[in-house]
Amino acid sequence: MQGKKVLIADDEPDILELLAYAMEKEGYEVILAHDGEETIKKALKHLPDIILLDVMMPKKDGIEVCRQLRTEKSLEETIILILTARSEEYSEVAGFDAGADDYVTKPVKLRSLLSRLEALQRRGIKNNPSVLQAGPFAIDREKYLIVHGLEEIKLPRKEFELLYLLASMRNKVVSRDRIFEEIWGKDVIVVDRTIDVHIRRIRIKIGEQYIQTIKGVGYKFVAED
Amino acid sequence: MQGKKVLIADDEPDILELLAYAMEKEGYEVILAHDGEETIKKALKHLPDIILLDVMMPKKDGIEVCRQLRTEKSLEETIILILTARSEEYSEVAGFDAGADDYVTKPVKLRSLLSRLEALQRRGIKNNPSVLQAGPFAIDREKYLIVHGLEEIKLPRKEFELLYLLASMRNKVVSRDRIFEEIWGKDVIVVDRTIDVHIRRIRIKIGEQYIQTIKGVGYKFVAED
DNA sequence: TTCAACAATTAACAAATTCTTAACAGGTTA
DNA sequence: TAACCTGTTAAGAATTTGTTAATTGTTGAA
Repeated sequence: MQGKKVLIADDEPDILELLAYAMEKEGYEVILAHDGEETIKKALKHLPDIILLDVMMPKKDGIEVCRQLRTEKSLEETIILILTARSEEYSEVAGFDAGADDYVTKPVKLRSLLSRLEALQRRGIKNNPSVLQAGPFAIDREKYLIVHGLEEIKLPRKEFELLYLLASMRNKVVSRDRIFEEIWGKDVIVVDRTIDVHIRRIRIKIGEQYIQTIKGVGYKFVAED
Repeated sequence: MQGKKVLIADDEPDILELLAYAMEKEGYEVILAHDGEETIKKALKHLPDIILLDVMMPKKDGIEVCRQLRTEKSLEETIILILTARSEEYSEVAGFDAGADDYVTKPVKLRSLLSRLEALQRRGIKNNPSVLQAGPFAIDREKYLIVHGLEEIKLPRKEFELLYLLASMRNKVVSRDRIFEEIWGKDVIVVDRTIDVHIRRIRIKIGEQYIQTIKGVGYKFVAED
């Protein structure tokens, strides 16, 4: 991995230093900021891949900074992760509304932070909106629900993920190989028919017309709009 | 920060003076009121940014005043913070229904009051109550108490925190990993079943229908509104 | 058009996983 | 000491996931 850029913003020098040290050791190129305004300025200048943002900061708090950064086209791909004191409200999660990709409670446990980051990078965030609009369905990862008009459809995990995968590629064929890889992973071995069976179950629950079979290739989620 | 206006309402002159002094020092422009009716009159006249409201007041008690003020369009943006004696019944405080944004117990710790205020202002009122309203419950962080209608349910710490976590993310799935991290922290090792058992205990106390299991993923607190 | 040959559908079943629940025990607090 | 909180364990429910096999559908070559 070549050095990705991370911008760390916190007003407490101790924490800043600690994080900087840790991230550098992980091979990141580190940029620092001490308050809200500096954060925004430096973010626009350096276009970092990741921004760690303390909620409590002078000049402009983390939530506000986050909201503002999210309007920037040039930072579309940037992962924004919010740091929040444990004592503060969980509802501080309001940060999500501001466009944060995740948040971590302080005191920061480095292992946790790093693994969270890795997870975010691995799946390339932006293709992973928590609510996916697909045809008449809203597929909500956070609620683990498919919403169809007024009806809420519950799917078990594997089915949910399969549908999510297909819907996220709407109108494109997803090959059986690809499905195996995404849903089961490289290591797990399951019989071919397993996919068909899951498709079946999904069709029963959401209706037959949305998932189309492409013989010899895979499946396709079809939807207008 | 330019001087915001704060209206302080209390019938005890000592407290009034103390608060007035403290708030002035913080740079607020202070307006005083000694009873319920005066409070309403002055609130409408000065349109303060913040109102500190004692529960016990002559003429009209704090709750009632609060309720009335909340119907005023011109005070929509105003933060209303209720002061209540620690000894008082919680159910009186339940005047959250009356539209208060937070409350503080007397004797007032100034630091706590100020930081509470700051937090409220920072994020536009609606979100840092020490009481979280979730469906039919008011979850009181200060007292580790769940209020459900007229009933007060006392939960032990771990159960309380777990419920609070779920409720603060209402309608969203909280993964088991996340729960471990938030409630126990990454270092503590507890067996998997521990979460289930705590969920069980909470369900027994608040009713079965509020916490939903998402198999293989986590738990979800469900509530309308 | 018909017929292999292959692919997907489907129901029924079996296995595996994941939760529920009660009971218990150590630790702490009042 | 009693009462309570917290975590553990283990049996068993419930649900999800995977397999199988009979059946149906599709395709293209004869």
